Amino acid sequence: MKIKMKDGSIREAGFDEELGRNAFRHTTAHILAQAVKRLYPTVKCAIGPSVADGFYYDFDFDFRFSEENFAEVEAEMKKIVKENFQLRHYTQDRGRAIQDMEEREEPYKIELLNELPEDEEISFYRQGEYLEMCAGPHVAYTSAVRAFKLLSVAGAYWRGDEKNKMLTRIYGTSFPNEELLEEYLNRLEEAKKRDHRKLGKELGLFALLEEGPGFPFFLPKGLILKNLLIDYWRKIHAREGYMEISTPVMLNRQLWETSGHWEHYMDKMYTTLIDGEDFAIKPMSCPGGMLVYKTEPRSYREFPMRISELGLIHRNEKSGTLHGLMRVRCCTQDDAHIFMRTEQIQDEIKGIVRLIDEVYSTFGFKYHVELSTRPENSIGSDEDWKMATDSLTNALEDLKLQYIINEGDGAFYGPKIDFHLEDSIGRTWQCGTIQLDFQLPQRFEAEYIGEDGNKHRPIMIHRVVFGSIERFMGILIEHFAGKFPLWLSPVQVKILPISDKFIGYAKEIQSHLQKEGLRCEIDGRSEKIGFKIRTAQLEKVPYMLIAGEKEVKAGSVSVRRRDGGDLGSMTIDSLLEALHKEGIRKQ
RNA sequence: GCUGGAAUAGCGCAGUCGGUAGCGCAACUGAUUCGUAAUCAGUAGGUCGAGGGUUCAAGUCCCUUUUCCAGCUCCA
Repeated sequence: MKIKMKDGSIREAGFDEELGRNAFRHTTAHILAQAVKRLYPTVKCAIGPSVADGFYYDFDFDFRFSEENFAEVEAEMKKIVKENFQLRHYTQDRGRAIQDMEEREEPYKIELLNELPEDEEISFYRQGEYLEMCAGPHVAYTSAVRAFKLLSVAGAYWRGDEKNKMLTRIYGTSFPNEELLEEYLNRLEEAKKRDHRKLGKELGLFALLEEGPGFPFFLPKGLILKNLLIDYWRKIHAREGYMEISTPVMLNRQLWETSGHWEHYMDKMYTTLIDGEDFAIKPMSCPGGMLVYKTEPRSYREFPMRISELGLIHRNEKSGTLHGLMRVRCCTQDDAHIFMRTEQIQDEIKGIVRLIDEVYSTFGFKYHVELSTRPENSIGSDEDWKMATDSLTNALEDLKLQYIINEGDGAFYGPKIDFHLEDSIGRTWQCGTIQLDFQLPQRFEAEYIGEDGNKHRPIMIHRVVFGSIERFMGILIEHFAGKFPLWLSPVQVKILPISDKFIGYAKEIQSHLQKEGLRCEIDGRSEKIGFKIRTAQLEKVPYMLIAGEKEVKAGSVSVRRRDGGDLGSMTIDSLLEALHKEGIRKQ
């Protein structure tokens, strides 16, 4: 495809290249805007870029635009593609550009223009009667866009600010041909089947009930999974020299005033009264950890002192943001607070990054890293923030880790390194985070005795690996599509007797396997073997053992794998050997 | 919180113009005792998310509200 760049030059790029694909989708967004303008001339256009899997365009409609309008808009878009307009690029000075936009009554474009420097040459693309102030690039002709589809309509604040007017955003996608579009839509359908909310219900892992919005119920099988993650977590943290504590869920107002949460986090805290005194349910575990640190005088010899806590936290998240296990109002954070001297910061951060990488690799997760800097609503001095931010940056540079900077997204007490994981449809969720905190030790007047015999202030790191166990489980469920590896499966083996006559034999096998520590169920219904297999497959149990007359005589079982089918018959001992080899628990 | 959509049996869904709430699966009972993804028959299951209104009559129309879904904003 020929791509028309902002400087007027022309480059060649395929749809498989980012440049080509983005230009292609961006041009589709313009075609959408042109169609919308033709059908509803009073509409105001805001902006319309390409995004990861398609494009969107934000409009200000003076009526209620809904998905019912898609058909007529798509029909008009088809016409525009067929009319095969050339996309013509040109520039003009800002005054002239504003004049043009005033003529076309486009207030959003004028607002954007007014913020550009007065002498700026403004880039425009024109296709037929439609012109758009735009930095491009675009494909050369509208006829290139052979396959497209409008997908959804949603509200979006003008310029992403909730104080501004909410516009109507139309999402869509486009491809060079119908086959690729079909393929994409099928992939979306497939991804929806992995949705952890759907699988959580189907597999009996957890429940979200109206009685507790954002407060998940863990069902027996989901709790097995959660506890297995916790067991694994305890094991690796013991290895890394962490000491686990547990602090109260509720603490008094004075503590939260000291920590700064009462002032900076109030809108998310649940509070109550005890004997007339304000208490808050913890939205974070750090103040509790701080109090534990202060229960004894500390020495530099104990540093770095790693104190971990599986903290049950509650936050009043806005109703519209709740999302299955990914975004809840109550979750368990695998928190840890590490106290150290300044010169220990780099090594400590590197150690945590390695630990997080180890854990994510264990599950086969891909992740990306972000460095979040000082937000508006922050506490602490400029020097402290600079030192904290530099420490994180240096550690990342040292590790040669790729990261993007997320300006102003830090915690109110310090900057952070965030680890983001992807869900089944490509949305990313922050899980691990490492936060450097100079503020809390000051506010709590934490101290240690140094080599020189004097009192000093420790540096504190907050860090989580899973993030919250709930969110991590959500990612985990979608990543494996419910087909967990053997060691994580709530039911590892299901024994399927051919008929009622063999239930006794099935029970013998079950108790044998249970002694080996396997989680094992029997399907004792009076059903045919095919139906029992079907049920076990739908439950995504990794191993099915078929027990009938043949097996009783030979003292064996017939083994069937979730993904591999019939493996033939074998003795219990050789089965156990194979299962141990695969790993029935995380060692 | 905001914009738009949705809510009917445990789950997945149908329900036309406002006129006696239905299907499939699951559950339960009985029969069947079977060899690698669905055996047959029967039974039971509902304040149609909640509250109010219009109407002779509301699952259906109107208002309020709760929860969920998509996105925005926010965030582990």
